Amino acid sequence: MAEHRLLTAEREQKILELLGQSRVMTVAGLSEALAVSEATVRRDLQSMHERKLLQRVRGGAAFQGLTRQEPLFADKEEQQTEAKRRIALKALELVDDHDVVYLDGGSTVLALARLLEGRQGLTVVTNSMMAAAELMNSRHRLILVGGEFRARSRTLVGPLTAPVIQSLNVDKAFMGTIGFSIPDGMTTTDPSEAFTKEQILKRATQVVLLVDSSKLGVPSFARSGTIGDIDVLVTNRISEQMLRDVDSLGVRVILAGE
Amino acid sequence: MAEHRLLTAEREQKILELLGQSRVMTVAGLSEALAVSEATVRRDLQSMHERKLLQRVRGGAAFQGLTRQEPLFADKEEQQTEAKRRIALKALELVDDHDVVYLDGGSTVLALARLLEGRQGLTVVTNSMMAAAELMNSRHRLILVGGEFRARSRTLVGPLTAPVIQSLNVDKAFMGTIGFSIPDGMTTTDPSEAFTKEQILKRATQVVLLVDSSKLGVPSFARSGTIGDIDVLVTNRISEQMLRDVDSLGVRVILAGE
DNA sequence: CCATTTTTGCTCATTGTTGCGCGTTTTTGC
DNA sequence: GCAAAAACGCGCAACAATGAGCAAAAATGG
Repeated sequence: MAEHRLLTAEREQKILELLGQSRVMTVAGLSEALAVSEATVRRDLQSMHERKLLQRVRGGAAFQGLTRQEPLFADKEEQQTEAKRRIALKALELVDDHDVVYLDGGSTVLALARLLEGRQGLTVVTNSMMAAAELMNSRHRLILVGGEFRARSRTLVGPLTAPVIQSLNVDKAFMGTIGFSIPDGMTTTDPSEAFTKEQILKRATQVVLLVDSSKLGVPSFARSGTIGDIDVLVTNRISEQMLRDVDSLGVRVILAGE
Repeated sequence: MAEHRLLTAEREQKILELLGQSRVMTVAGLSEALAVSEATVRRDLQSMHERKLLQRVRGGAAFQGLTRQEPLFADKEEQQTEAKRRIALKALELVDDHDVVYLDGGSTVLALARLLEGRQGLTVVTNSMMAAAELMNSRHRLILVGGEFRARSRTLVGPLTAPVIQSLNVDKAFMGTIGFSIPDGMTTTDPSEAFTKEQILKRATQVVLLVDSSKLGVPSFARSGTIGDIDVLVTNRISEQMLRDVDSLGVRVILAGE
């Protein structure tokens, strides 16, 4: 690894990482850790705060989750939150201002929803109640697909979702999944859920799949789309073998790092 | 890791932590634990008390009881809550187990949603995000109409709601409204909202309008249904004149009392 | 290679924070 | 009740953090 000065994006990544560990960092501490002046750190923090990636406090910065409470649906089973967050951050780079995006269910996609404050004028279509709750107070245009509420995933699923989805076109669809493997593609536990996912795959110009490494290679019950439906795969870790396989199928892979 | 002076946010976090353990802390104790002057502790406690994070008591601070979590779908301050609750209770009597009901937006209907735990095996269709949030944890079947999210009323409205509503039949529709008067019928502020209301009126076997007396006789902007669409009117108070008028139009009136 | 733009680090005026002194208010002990 | 003690709040000075402006350095694009 060449000893090069860190790029802005790298610095930001590092800041989030440090914050994830310590919950809070001083400007002085970051300045030292990143080997840049405090002025630069302040500019970074300012910019990242505006994009809601962290909380600015006098003297330093605090992790988003520290003061902000996530009560209603506190997923205690939340594992790999840091990995999910990094995946979401990479996915955020794919979103441009004024895009029409679709957000699927799942905690990784939800992490992305929380970051969308960093963009402007989006139209967000979703079947995820949690993502909707997150975006209710944003300035983005929010559209929910109708349908039956599935408690387990807190999403709207089933045949009733079809008419709304079919009357819309979205630029980018950010999908989650329960399992992902080469032979089966995307799989999930519930056929109604799978049905809705397939609907949206047909209506999206670009399909981005967000999965942490624990889902890779693990098939589930109901097929919800083939690998051919996917344009971009964002994950935190992937085996050489799988990387070659999906690459040969024309899927662009983005690594979010460990 | 560099020893740094505690940031304000860190101090506050620590204070809450200590309070969680000991239920109560003295200013002197906090001053020592945090290594800051008592003056600073007092300022911190003052600030946190104003934000309802703890209870200020002379000499120190006490743990703030349950009020901690502010729900994701925060309720705005409600007026006439008692009247609304009584109206909702009367409306609940119209609901039988295993009914298919529609819940409209508005706080009175929301009050009814909260009471639906008292029934079994309902299928609840709604365009209200607040009602949906309320029923997410219930055992009832929950169906949301799709559509565009309108922040003001926290409901889903507009043309996208039509296909879902049109493919359903409901036994009883519980509607709210902004204004109600004899010449204009039901009126509301937003045409998209009115559109969705009209859709559901066509698909409901029985239409129940829930209004507190402050809405009676007060017309608003967009017509969302005529008096002829209504089967039952539940309110807390009504003038003799209006009672005669709606009665002559075949509307059954239920009084919830003052 | 040079011109242009962007990023960075420095200085400095401004603003926010902290601790202390002191007068006032509340509580405590009798 | 009443006086002493404790707690409090206010103003002030010292200090820390900040943002703006500017020049140097680095990246970018002919």
